[in-house]
Amino acid sequence: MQPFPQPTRDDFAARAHIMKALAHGSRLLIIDELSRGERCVCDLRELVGHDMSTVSKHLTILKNAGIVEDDKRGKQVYYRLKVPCVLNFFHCLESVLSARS
Amino acid sequence: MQPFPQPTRDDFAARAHIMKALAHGSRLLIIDELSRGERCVCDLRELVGHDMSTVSKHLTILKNAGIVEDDKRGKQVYYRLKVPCVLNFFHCLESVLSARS
DNA sequence: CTATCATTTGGCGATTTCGCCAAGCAAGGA
DNA sequence: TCCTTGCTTGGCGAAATCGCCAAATGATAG
Repeated sequence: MQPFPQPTRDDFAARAHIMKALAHGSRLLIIDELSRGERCVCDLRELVGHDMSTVSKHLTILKNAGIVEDDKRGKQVYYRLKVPCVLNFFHCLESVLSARS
Repeated sequence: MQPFPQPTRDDFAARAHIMKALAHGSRLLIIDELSRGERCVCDLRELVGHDMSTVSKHLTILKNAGIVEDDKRGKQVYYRLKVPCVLNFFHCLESVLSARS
């Protein structure tokens, strides 16, 4: 018996859904910022430099993918990384970039 | 002095470009297959089940991102993984999926 | 040289993504 | 209660993505 059975087409689609959530510069910037601690939407808005509604939609995409979670305290909503292993992707991305001779 | 300076907006865009290449079910399927060795386009066409031109374009996207490389031998073009660390992403993706309560 | 096989490229409609604006909504503060 | 603040949602046009078909390319065979 094999430890990992071959994933189905749906498995790959589910994985792709998560990768899609990570496939945007602003969202990678947000994740990088969240790696240093939780932030409210207003913090991230200032960081990203886009309309608050745009940033909110980016955060919704990350939340639906299961990458971040949120927490409303008072008037502000705080976001934080739920699955920090996505940070490991960054190292590999650098390898890809540097391997591009 | 810090070992890793804060990446610029362009750095995040460059990373996102690579992530975009990975953000598709068929391309993840292809990468999974290539993890077991090089394959010609016709092999991958059969695996993916789409038009050969579609598969070829997926491979072009992966190649432009620097994830795979190709090698024409005779009439066939063989593709293989150039940066195997992308395979590590799969484990993390499973974590994300299982953390989605 | 001509024909054929494997692959790539061009281009098309259909779908999705992106960022903005405006409107809606919940939590405090006056 | 009424207003403001912080955020989300709806919707729009612009742009990118996807998969197909048809045509072009490149290498080999005859």
